[in-house]
Amino acid sequence: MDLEEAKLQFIQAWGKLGSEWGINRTMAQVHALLLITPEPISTEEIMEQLSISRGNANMTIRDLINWGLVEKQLKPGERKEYFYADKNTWNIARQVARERRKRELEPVIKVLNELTKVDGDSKDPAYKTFHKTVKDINKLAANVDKLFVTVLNAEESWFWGSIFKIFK
Amino acid sequence: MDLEEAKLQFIQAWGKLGSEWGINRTMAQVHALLLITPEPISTEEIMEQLSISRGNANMTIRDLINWGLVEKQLKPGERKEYFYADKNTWNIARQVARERRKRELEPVIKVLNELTKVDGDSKDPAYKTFHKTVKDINKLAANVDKLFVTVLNAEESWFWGSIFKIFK
DNA sequence: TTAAACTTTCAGTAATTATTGAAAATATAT
DNA sequence: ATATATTTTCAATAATTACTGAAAGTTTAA
Repeated sequence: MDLEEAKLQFIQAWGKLGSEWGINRTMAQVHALLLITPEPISTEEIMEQLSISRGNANMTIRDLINWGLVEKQLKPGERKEYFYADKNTWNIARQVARERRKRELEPVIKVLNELTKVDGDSKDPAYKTFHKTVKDINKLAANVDKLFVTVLNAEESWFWGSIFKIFK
Repeated sequence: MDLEEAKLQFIQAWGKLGSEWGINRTMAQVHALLLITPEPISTEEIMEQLSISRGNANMTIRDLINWGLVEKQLKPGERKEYFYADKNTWNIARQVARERRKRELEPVIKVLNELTKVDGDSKDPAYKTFHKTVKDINKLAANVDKLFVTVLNAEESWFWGSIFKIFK
């Protein structure tokens, strides 16, 4: 396999994984492209390489910037904007964890907290089951949330080192 | 808020979270309904409670069974099938981890392993960046995979206990 | 067997989500 | 000011994904 084919496969694989985990496929693909591109590139180049429209490229790049995964670079004397992705995988993981926690996990935990408080007849199996399930899921979600926070604040080698010291 | 409203909210919240993380919304909702229902219920009841068609209910239930989250129960002397969800949240987490690992993580790790082997000119920045990125992501993915396996084999209290002993 | 009770399938349709492309907006240079 | 380069927006459209409902299939009982 040559480099060009390998690049395409990487972009495809990353896009597929993204879409399976609720991230827009194009967004994952643009990110993948930037990850394997040494220098900042322009919207034009992204459009060409992935065969997507200007509108799509523009919106996707904005999203990636909002996710903190890509940054804009301006070349002196040039009007055009160039884009560059942080290539440190631990930063990427952290950034994704941070955003998904904020956007998706926190809201659901908030709802679960409210639902935990709902009162009812403790003799009623329907109430008992509801209450226990919500409480248990809430607890699990809170633990996952804590784990996310830990990831956010940890250094990569320290994190995995500590994890696999116990779970060998 | 009364119990009925709380149930609806729970089903909604769980469905939303599911869809944000790449799980069919209806599947997450049926699962949520079964999670808060003390006794096994029939397809009819699921159809009614969630206002979905028989076909949708049937396919969704099969999926949940394939994911190992729901089991079929037969009542003696009755022809109808009833469905029941395991309510142990740790089992649920484990089961989801097991399936997603198998369906989504393993395939991508396989591709990444192949791409790591692609050879090229070590003077070429395009190749260097590609190779390093793929290698790094591969390593991260392998660690996430290992973490999944650990979850799969661990007891809940032991797992969280060990985690938060280090990451206090 | 036949019929009744129930489950499964899947072509057609609906709903959702993603993308295009051209017009509007913005920024810079002359 | 005007022209030019570039980015942004968003209504229209396309692509994808999910759902329905009725027909076909299966199982059990009489």
